Amino acid sequence: MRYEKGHKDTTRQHIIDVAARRFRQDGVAAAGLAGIMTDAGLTNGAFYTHFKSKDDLVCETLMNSLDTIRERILAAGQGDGAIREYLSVKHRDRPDTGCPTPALVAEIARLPKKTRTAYTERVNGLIDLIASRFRNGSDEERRRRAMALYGLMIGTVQLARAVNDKKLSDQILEGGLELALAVADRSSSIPMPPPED
Amino acid sequence: MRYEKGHKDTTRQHIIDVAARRFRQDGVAAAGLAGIMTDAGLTNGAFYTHFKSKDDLVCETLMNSLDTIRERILAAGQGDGAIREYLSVKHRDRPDTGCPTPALVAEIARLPKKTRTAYTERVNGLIDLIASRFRNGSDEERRRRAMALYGLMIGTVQLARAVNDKKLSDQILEGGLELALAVADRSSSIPMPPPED
DNA sequence: TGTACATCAGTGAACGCGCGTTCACTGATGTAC
DNA sequence: TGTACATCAGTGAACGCGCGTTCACTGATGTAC
Repeated sequence: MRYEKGHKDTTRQHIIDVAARRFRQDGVAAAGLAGIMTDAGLTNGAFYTHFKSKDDLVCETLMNSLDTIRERILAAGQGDGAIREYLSVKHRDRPDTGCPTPALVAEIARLPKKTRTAYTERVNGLIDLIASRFRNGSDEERRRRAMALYGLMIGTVQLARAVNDKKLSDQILEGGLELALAVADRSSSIPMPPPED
Repeated sequence: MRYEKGHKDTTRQHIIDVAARRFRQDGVAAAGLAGIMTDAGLTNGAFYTHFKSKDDLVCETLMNSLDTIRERILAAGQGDGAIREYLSVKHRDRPDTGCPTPALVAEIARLPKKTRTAYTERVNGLIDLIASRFRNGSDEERRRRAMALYGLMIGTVQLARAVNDKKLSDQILEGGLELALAVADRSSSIPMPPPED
């Protein structure tokens, strides 16, 4: 073959990497295949050698990004490092390399069933991972806290990104971080109104 | 004139109402003007009698929706009614009539400066309104808590909408609601790690 | 009272453009004999 | 060793389509005289 072994896989992964950046930066609907392929250093037509459709690419790309986020949370270890990273100025200012959820969650809700199912599975995994970091409470209670924490983090990042005022944006990150750390703090008891376990 | 007085204003508001629903349902990028005008019972061309451009409509529409949300929070009164409404199954299942932030916040971050500035102003107002409902803490601390609460609520609603599993979606709403109520509870002291009040 | 003209919200066809997708083709390499 | 053919990642022009936007026109009413 005129390309070394594994070349096609490399190219495919390269397209996914480029697309992952563009989708998070511009949104799935606004990011065109032509632009992605040009960025990847290829022409239009080569796209369909690697993917069945744009929806197919979106799905692959999402899974890839979510796996990266999972790895980063794992790499951050047991402390509050992952939370501080998630609610950092850096993450706010680089949606293209960050968690796909704040950038794309509203669009994901409108995507085909297959993609939503795959997304749901990964998010469920993330929730489990976050829950496993909590020390207090039953499994169920910790999972509920993990959902609230993830919701808080994605909403905070989005709000900080949408707002046009640097000072306000920084304050939003700080406010979200304060609460997130309180939720995550294993030694403190977060007051949860229906105290069930 | 061949139309009664105020007819044009009525039509304009009707287009805004229809557009507000479509934008929240399908996203700004995916909702076309032709569809909106057809829904409004008019033809393509009439659009530019009322608005300068799609961006102009988006801005007007956003402001209109945010004003409605503010009124609903005011109408819900001092208790936790507004929070329960925001994190309800009803709000999750009807993005088209709900708060525009969960539906559009990622797109808002990519909109023209004028729109983002107007959005920022309204969100700032919402934060002040939420903060004014808290009893404990300094103005600044209450505003930070209000930002965290709004971030939590929008993130929770989005996650509940994106996920493809009804049971998980309900649990996400419950988890978010628990934490939101804890944050809002005026009598409890939410542990905020740097306790500056 | 009757006629000519101005007004203007709305019509509907058309504009150029970029979208996702298709497809005949290229050309460097590997394989067969 | 040399020639004929197969492979296949990538090329680049073209497809129909819906987008946001423009514009000459309509027609019901109000105004002028």
